[in-house]
Amino acid sequence: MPNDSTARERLLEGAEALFRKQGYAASGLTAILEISAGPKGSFYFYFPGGKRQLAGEVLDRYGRRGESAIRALAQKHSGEPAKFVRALFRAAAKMEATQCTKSCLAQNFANELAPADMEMADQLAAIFARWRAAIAAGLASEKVSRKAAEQKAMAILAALEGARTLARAMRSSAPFEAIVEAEWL
Amino acid sequence: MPNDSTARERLLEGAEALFRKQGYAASGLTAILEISAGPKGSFYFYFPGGKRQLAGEVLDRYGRRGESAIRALAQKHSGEPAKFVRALFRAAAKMEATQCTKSCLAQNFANELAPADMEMADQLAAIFARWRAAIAAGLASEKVSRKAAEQKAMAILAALEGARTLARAMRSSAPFEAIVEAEWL
Amino acid sequence: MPNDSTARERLLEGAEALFRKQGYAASGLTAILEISAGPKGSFYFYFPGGKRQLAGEVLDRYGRRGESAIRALAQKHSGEPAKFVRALFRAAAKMEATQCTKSCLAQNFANELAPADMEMADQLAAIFARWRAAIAAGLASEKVSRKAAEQKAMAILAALEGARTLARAMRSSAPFEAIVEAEWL
Amino acid sequence: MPNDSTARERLLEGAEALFRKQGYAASGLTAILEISAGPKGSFYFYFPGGKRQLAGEVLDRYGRRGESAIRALAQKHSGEPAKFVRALFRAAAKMEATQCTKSCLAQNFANELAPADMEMADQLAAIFARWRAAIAAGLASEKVSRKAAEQKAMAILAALEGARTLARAMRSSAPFEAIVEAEWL
DNA sequence: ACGTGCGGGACATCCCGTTATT
DNA sequence: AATAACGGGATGTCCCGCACGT
Repeated sequence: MPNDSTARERLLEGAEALFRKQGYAASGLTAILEISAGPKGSFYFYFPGGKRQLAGEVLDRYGRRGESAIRALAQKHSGEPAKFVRALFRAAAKMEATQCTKSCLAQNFANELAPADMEMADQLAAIFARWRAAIAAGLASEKVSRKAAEQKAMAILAALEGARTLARAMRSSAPFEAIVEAEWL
Repeated sequence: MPNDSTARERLLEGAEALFRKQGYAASGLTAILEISAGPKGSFYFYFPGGKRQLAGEVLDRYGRRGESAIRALAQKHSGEPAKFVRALFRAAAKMEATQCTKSCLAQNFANELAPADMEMADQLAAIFARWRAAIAAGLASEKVSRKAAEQKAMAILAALEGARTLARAMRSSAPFEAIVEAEWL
Repeated sequence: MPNDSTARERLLEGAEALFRKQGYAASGLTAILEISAGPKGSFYFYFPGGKRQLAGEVLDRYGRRGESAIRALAQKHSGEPAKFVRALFRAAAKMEATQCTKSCLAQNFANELAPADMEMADQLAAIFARWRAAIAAGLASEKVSRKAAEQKAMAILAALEGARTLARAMRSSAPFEAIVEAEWL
Repeated sequence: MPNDSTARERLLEGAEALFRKQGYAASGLTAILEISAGPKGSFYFYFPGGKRQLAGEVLDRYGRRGESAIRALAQKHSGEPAKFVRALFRAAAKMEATQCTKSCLAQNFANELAPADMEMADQLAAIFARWRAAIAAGLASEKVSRKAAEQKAMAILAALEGARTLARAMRSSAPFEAIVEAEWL
């Protein structure tokens, strides 16, 4: 089970790339295997649950990666919430959105699968909750109550996700610049 | 006359419902025809461009409907930007996000089609630009410059779109409540 | 019944062009209507028997046109069989084969429809018989018996049809030049 | 090993039978799979290029088979061109044309696909060239120059192809008998 | 004679998941 | 752990034929 064989790894990476570019339904298994140079025959050895399981694991990694990235930023700008928020938005802007091949995986899955696939919905809710908590941690100070921080974190997360969508559609980083300028604290 | 035929209309409505529930790729043409009670044989009479054209027209209607809804709210709360913004968020919360069968069509298409389909990307950019402009119009007053209003409008739009995603994933209207409380002006 | 309305005429011409370019099955009714600028609604007024009837009438015209072309050549070179044969081949070479959009309609139909569609097979047999007779008429002289002329005519017709196929595949008029040089009499 | 699998072989044979009976466009993939008892799911495993690739391979085999058949006849009647030509025509008459389910595959493809599909046209041209060369080889002797042999070979090939068409339409072997009697040397 | 619209089936393609074999 | 092969269903597209109304 702690199987980190390269093939499996490549599959996860290839799948993430495709899911973020075109969504879940449009990313055929064959295409995933192809761009991963994945061993076709043993796909169901690694992922007996098929495409759906693969998606779940990809999302899990994605969620964790996101959370730790946020926490790293929070630590770096500890005690300076304003700087932290700016850094957060800038990071998102730089990383992904403008180059339109990468959208937010969680957003894609929320739109495509959430209502029909309860398990997926739960997983997504958990991920967003963790992200929000991580952001709230970066916002903490004596001035704001915990509850207020959580609420602000939620708003910030919403703005971030929305900016990603807008940036992808407009092929511009203007949305990120706009939310950087807003007053969040 | 040809464009107002009931069958065509039903097709557009059924397609919108499905696209918003499951996205573009996962919504098969057969399913669309079924829920629309659409005449199968004449689908390509109404939409010679196939599914892609259908999506384009659905999006067009959706974009226009959204814009006029925003403008209506702006007019109703003319001169009271704060109230306008609150009304905007409340409307979005009530309308769509919580009942998880409806996500934002523009968001779906941005994630699924934008990078591969330039024309779609342009259409989406235009729609988001119009929405932003409509919001900016509701924000206008002597106190804020036009440019500032446009930037704020972009941030508000981003928060709104993001809140929709979060609400869908979390099956809760908490995201909307969070952005209502944020300071936007 | 003596309906020579332009629309009907255009339909026949457009259908012939398409049938000769791509064959029967590959030429959709929609395509035929399009290139004929044909009135879509009244197609089944002109041709109640549908595509199959259209094909029959197109073939009929084609057969008659071919026969009279042969007879005209025979008359022009009356008493000079060798010249007649050469003229026959040259005419075929010039008319159709090299420009690869036109193959012999009778050949197409023979290959696509003949065994399955008895009526079509009969029609084709009749046309080829008339062509052969027309060629035989051009070959007639005191030197050759009627029977011998008919046999030679058949061979000439075969060579002509075959040369058309070869010319189309090779995109060259070499096949016609080859049969011109052969000794036919 | 993969290319000799029985299923693949059966597919090729079934496809040839149908293509020769009804042509390319009229032969649906489902029909091909059915008469081949072909494994439906793995069709695109064997032929990733789809129906078009299948047609290409069928034609390739057909072309090669024809060539070696001609060469065998040439060898058998070596030094006796007249006998060779007669044998050639008799073989064609016996083999295929009369039983109207089989027309010449190359002819079918030349008529249906050649103008739209350049690659196919090239393949067809190559096959006819090889057949002509094989016939020319059977015609070789001290009496005729190489060039003359090639030209005669082309005329013979044309006659042969044409006779096939006529025989199919007339449901008779008369066309073959006619070209046997003609003077070819 | 003609435009518009419908009915339902067939098309080639490609899908995801499972075998048996190694 | 991977290959080759299979099963059968779903995809979007387009087909031909036939209604209506004018």
